[in-house]
Amino acid sequence: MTKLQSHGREPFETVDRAPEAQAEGFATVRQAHESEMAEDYVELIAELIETRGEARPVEIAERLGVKPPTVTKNISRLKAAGLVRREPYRAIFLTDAGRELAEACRRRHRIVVEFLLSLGIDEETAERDAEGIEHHVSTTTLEAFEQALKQFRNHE
Amino acid sequence: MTKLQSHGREPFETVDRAPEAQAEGFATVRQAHESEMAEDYVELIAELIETRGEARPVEIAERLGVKPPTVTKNISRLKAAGLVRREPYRAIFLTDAGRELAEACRRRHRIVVEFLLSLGIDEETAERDAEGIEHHVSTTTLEAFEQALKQFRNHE
DNA sequence: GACAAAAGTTAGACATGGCTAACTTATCTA
DNA sequence: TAGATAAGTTAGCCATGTCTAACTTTTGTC
Repeated sequence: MTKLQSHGREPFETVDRAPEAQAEGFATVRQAHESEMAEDYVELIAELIETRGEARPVEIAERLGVKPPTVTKNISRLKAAGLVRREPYRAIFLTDAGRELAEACRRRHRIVVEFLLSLGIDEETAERDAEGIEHHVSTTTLEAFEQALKQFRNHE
Repeated sequence: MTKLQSHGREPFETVDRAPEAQAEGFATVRQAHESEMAEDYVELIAELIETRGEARPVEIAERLGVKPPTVTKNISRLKAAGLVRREPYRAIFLTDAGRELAEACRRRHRIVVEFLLSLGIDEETAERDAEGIEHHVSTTTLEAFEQALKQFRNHE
């Protein structure tokens, strides 16, 4: 399980990556930021539909900690992106695409949270950090988290 | 090492957090986004000064994958924030505050990368994901990562 | 059913962090 | 040292995501 020393370099040594690789990394982060809003919203909408029966702007605003006009604007962006269905003044529904995205996000979110918990981190912190981390976890890393979780479960 | 079952709930169960707690979490993420630019820049500037002797906008632009005018604009923001010293058309220097921030960021970055590597993730992915993850890792989580790293090192 | 309260929208502002085009300054080299 | 090239800046544009103030629609209650 520990590849640490097998990379042929000391831990904590600064890696000198090719500038293009580094640039690509930052580009990836910027792209992630662009999809964060959509991901947070559909994830929350799915959660609200499940637990509350419907997703209402006022509730979304409260949960996200933003004001209602922000939600209105962002929901219409999601509508334009084909992720939600919606009539003015009515509740918000997910399209198939929205539901798929929501499912993927919720799965990823759960894995990140569980992984952090398995490190002994408290729930509040795990949830809070996961909110930020989840958008930057590649498939590779997510699989590694799942793998590590399995290990933890076996060894307890 | 595994607190997983001791939290008194099933793994992969959706947590129903208080709306305010959830909102606070999203607020934390938004705040992190605001400091990301500064952190990425000072981190990179420190790296360039160390490896290249000086930090030049053209190099920063190349490494971050942005255009030179973007760098100019952001550097003046950093200057306004007291993180860098700088004369027009000259190289960029860190202030004491900038150096401190850079050090903290680089340390955090290294820990995140090492931690991901210790999970068996390849270097390219580890670096790339760390770039995004590092800004959302609380002190608590960072400590947990360090702790886990120590464990891995002992057990290999 | 009318009216008050709650929910939602619209309009317009602002900061952030990208960009291109055009200009200025610095550096290199013949 | 002059001229070309590279580096850096300025101006002005755009999208994102937030806000407040004011308005409209819906809901709930008497």
